[in-house]
Amino acid sequence: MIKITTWNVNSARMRESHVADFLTREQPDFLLLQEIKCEAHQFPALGFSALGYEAVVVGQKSYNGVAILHRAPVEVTCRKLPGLAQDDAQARYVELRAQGLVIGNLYLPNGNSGGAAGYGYKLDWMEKLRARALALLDKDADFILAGDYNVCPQDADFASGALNPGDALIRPETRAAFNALIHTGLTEAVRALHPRETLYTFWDYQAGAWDRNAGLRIDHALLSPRLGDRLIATNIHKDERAKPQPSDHVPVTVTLSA
DNA sequence: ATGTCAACCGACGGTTGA
Repeated sequence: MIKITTWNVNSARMRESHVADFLTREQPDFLLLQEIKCEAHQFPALGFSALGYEAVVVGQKSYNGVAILHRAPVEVTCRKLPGLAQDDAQARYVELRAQGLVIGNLYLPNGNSGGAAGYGYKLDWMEKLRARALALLDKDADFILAGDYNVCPQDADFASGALNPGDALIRPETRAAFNALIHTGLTEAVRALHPRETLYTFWDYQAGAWDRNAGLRIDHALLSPRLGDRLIATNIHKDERAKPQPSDHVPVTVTLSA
């Protein structure tokens, strides 16, 4: 079995003990982190190596930043999403090859800031991600693209009142781009196994969202066809949100058969 | 709309992004 977890930690330094506890308890083979909010040299790698995990870090000052914690040898294949502008400095993608899989960790742009240009950047990013999926399909790779997609795919994926009607997470163009990605032939792991449950992965810090269960389901794992056939279980670790000083996102784990 | 949080800059509080 292979256990892969994605978790937007909203600062790796603030959440170091949460991540260490999670590694100790859950023992994932790969932990995909988003919004580490630091540069690579600031990443708290030492505490994780003490638990047997090495880190591949694509960092940036203050914002964004992604990392993959792993226990087995890996080969890094990308440190940015192919197709983006050469001078694009946003640290939102890292991809590696390990145990016969290609694992892409992504932090998709939110799209609510920066006006039309900010939203356009999100849509462009989604198009490039689809192109990456097609390239991996052309290579007949077994791959998973997981992370904070900043997309609620369906109305059932957010609590009523948790988002404004025009929010970039639910705009029709956003959903169309997400569906276009799925329609390359990928399996959205959580819905494949839990098609009708009300499930959220994020609760805003504001306005008592956790207490009111005003959540969103925006953290996803998409699987290539053969990996879809190997999907055994998914787990949304909701208990993490009730802990002291939590991230606003909780971990989502995908278990694949060996 | 928000009852929040984290990081930065520049000197403890305002700004930005989520």
